[in-house]
Amino acid sequence: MPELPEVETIRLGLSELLPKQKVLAATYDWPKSFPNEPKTVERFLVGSTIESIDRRAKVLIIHLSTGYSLLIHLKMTGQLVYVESEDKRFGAGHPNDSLIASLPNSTTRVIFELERWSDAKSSGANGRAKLFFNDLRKFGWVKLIPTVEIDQLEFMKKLGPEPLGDFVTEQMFIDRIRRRANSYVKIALINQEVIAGVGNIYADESLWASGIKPTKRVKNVSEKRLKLLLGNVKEVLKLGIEKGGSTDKNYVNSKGQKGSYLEFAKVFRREGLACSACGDIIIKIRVNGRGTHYCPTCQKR
DNA sequence: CACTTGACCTGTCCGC
DNA sequence: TGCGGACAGGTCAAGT
Repeated sequence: MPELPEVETIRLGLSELLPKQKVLAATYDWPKSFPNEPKTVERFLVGSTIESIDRRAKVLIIHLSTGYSLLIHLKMTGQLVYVESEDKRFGAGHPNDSLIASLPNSTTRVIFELERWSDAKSSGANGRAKLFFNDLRKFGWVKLIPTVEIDQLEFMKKLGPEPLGDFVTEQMFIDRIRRRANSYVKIALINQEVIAGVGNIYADESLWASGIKPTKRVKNVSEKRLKLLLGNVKEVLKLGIEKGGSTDKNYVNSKGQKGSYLEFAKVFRREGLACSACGDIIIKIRVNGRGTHYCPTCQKR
């Protein structure tokens, strides 16, 4: 799925598009994708105005004028694609840089119909847009929740600090990861309670940059190297955002475009290829069921 | 508690 | 070309 850089890329895109737009309707045919009661949707989503877009870990948060917010988790194959209704790029054809052939399509789970702010002000007739939540594997979800209750959600309370936030310290990271003393360091790193937003791609990349073998137990990784790891997690995530995220198969941004981070990846999906640092061959193994890529020469500790 | 595995879904790819 | 199995970026619940 979309990890932190992919979700952040979508957040940045939607922040340019959605604020001040009015939600006219929401339609969905896979209840698990949007489990709220229709009554709640009618009362607190339909007719509301979008105020701002936040992100916590891999969750997008769309704040509404009604005091409710939409929480969206894309899990493995979720997409959030915005289209203005008269946009001729969509429908019959599509731009070369888009992965989306048509909208809606067989993976579309929720459609949000919007009234655009600028047009609504002047003419009011044609200012429409749609936001499509697509999710091939149906693991993702959208939930409508009172804004004040977001921080009280159990999974939110348990999340580790934002790696790119101002307040994360080396000591916070070390304390949290040390609680997973007997875990493989790779598994601890993708645990959202340790640090929020790191997933399989950026974990493998951060571990390569730090010279740490993914199957090392946390208790056997030195404090010095854990500090180095936190620094590399930040660098890797920043580059991920700069490159618009990683598109392996599915991921697109809010305009349906791919991200280019994988062109810069050192180990992820590079098994059988030479390591750019030492020339040894990168290998792929399974660690607790997760595909894991690393360089056996650079990552011994 | 900490840790691992299987389940949630659908599509694709690979070997026979 | 068909068929079965493994695999895919993420979490949960349930098991040890």
